[in-house]
Amino acid sequence: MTEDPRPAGSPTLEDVARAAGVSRATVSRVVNGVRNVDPVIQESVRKAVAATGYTPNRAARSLVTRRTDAIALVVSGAGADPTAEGETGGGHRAGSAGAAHEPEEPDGGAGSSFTAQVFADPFFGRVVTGVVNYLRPRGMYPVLMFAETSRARDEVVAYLRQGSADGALVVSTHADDPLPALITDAGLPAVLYARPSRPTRISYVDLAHQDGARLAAEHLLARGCRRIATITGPLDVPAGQDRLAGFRDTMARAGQPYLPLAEGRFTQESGETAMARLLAEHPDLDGVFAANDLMAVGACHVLREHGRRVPEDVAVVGFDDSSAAVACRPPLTTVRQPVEEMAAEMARLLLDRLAGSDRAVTSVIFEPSLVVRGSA
Amino acid sequence: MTEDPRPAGSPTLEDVARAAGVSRATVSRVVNGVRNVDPVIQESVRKAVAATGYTPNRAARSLVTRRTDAIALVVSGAGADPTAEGETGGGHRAGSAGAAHEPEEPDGGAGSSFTAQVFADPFFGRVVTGVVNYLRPRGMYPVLMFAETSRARDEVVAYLRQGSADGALVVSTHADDPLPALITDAGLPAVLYARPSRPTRISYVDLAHQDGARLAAEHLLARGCRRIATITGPLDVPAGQDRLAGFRDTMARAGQPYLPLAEGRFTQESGETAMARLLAEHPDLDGVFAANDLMAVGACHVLREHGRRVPEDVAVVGFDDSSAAVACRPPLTTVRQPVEEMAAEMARLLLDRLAGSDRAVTSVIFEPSLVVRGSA
DNA sequence: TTGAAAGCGCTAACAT
DNA sequence: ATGTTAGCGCTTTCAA
Repeated sequence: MTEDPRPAGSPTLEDVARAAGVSRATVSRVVNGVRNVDPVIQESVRKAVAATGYTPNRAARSLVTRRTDAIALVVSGAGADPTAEGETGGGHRAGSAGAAHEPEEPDGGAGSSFTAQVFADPFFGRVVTGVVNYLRPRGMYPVLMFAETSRARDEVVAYLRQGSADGALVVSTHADDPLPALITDAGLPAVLYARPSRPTRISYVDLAHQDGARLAAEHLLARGCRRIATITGPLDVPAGQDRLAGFRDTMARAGQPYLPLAEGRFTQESGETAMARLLAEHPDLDGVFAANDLMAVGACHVLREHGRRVPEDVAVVGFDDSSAAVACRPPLTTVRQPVEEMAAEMARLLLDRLAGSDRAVTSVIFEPSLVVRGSA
Repeated sequence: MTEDPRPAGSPTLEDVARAAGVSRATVSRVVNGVRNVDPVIQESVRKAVAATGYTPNRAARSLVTRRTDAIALVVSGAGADPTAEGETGGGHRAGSAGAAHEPEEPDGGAGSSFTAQVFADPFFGRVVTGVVNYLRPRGMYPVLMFAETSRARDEVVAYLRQGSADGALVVSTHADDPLPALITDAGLPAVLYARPSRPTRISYVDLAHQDGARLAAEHLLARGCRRIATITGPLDVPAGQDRLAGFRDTMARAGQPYLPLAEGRFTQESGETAMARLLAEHPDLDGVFAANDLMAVGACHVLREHGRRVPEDVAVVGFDDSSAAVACRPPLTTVRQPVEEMAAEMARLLLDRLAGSDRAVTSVIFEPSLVVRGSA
């Protein structure tokens, strides 16, 4: 009985060290790629690692390094439907028939309207894609969280404070979302998708929405449309406001100061309702700009039901260039928002910040582009 | 200089203990809700916790409990497009023009076709929703991972072995996915969405696909359709096979042994292609069963383009009851797959297993139901 | 270049 | 019912 032959759980540094005949410290150095280790020893350690099937224990490592290599991806306020907000007073809600919303949901099920709605918009899938694509090569993975109630927000902050993740990527399309402030007040690193409505000392990526709307307006105008209307996004959201402002501005400059509009909520259904109203009030319109693709799709449906051909009778331009744009018949001419690239940049900003190389607050604004397809 | 006045980082158990005038152990008990603590002391500890702003450190806790309270949600093989598979030989790939796929992608961007495709199908959003809804009330959050290459699979296994997550929820729609076996071989807890194609000692949830297809067939038949065709899913995937088998079987029993079919890949585009072919070969068909909603939507588009009215000339039934079904014009009659409920059940099975109460391999099969809307 | 040793913050025996 | 103590597995000074 010289030494215990079989370690209990999975192999530890200690086991590898013993197998390689070196100290724990040396194994640690090799595993972490620290220089100043004799190549010969390096090799034997590597062999021992392979032989023992060693995997570093994350908790132990985190405990000392104070890093988890995990980051939280928080969806805070639905892009598709900002009505899923609980108690936190604040933003005016543009008239909309949001489903009743109770924070406490029974298990599983189609329960929470918020989480369900979130992925109904192709937008979030694209954000996830961009984030994952950036993180994955770096051995990191996002923890998915939702923060639509104040309770959920507290949980997100607690989660970060516990050191369960090193920082947060926050997609917050709701106007008066208190989460960004909560996070920064707690001194936690975070980066936002979209400019915060209240100025906050926090980095973010965003799109030049106004430029995008201008592109749409110019295209419709160049096409010869003269009776143009717009379906706006929710006007309590910066993206909704900016897209309208940019569109209206360009139209005004082009000599059409009066712009019929109907407010939507970035959902297909709201686009249908808005289009129906617009059509009832302005049966002669020949062009529509919808502030996102989902609403544009809804508009196309309604137009066809009312006997209008797209684009012959009415030209339709969307916004986002989401999967809905190509799925539509005719495929949508739309303003491209490079969501995946923006999401990746958001991740990059956070990682830079975590690496300490960049403590400054930065914002990166992306330029939209027009994608011409069949609808206009 | 009686005692150091200001602890360095965030407060620890020690700090709280000092503030409350008790030992670390007692604070730990209060924090973890262990009974046998004097209510009076409990109260003073709680006060001290609040006063210090204490948050338990997850890494330290994990190190001793050997649990992380994190679970991995792994997407392994795209439901929408199983072609995004790298090197792992095995499954026959039904003829399809998959994009070239290189595991190593440049940063961010629309890069990885796999991750991008995954969320193009509303299915995955529903899985996430169901999982999150179950986990959240339990203070847990899913870590999102993709495993479409053997390298990515190894990373998933390594991640779990490191103890970064307590177990995995695997959504694997690709036929010969080696991941389930890799995970169980490593002795790691996991639960699958959909039966593994190779029998594996692993719990899973699934749908009675054949019953669903039967529902679709019966509805079409009852409607009076007599020249019925089907757009199948990829036939190297159990769900694709089973839906076809169930449909064909019911049709045969009803006296229609010959069933025109075209294989799709669960994407809208493949549904369009399939429908066009079916229509060319059988211009007189009056009913179509598509093995998922996305393909049904594509079929509707093509039918309309060919001058067929839905449902008057051709009735269309989809499968899944995804958001695409209600977004479609006319809205799709479809077979409902309760994805959210199934995903929640999957999470429940995993948590039960982790709690040790249930070490047995279980499978839970859900029953589909018919949702009648406008298309059939 | 390598090893020894301290300690990250917590939980869980064990002792009281 | 509460306190004492021993680690969990790792990184990282500090010495050698």
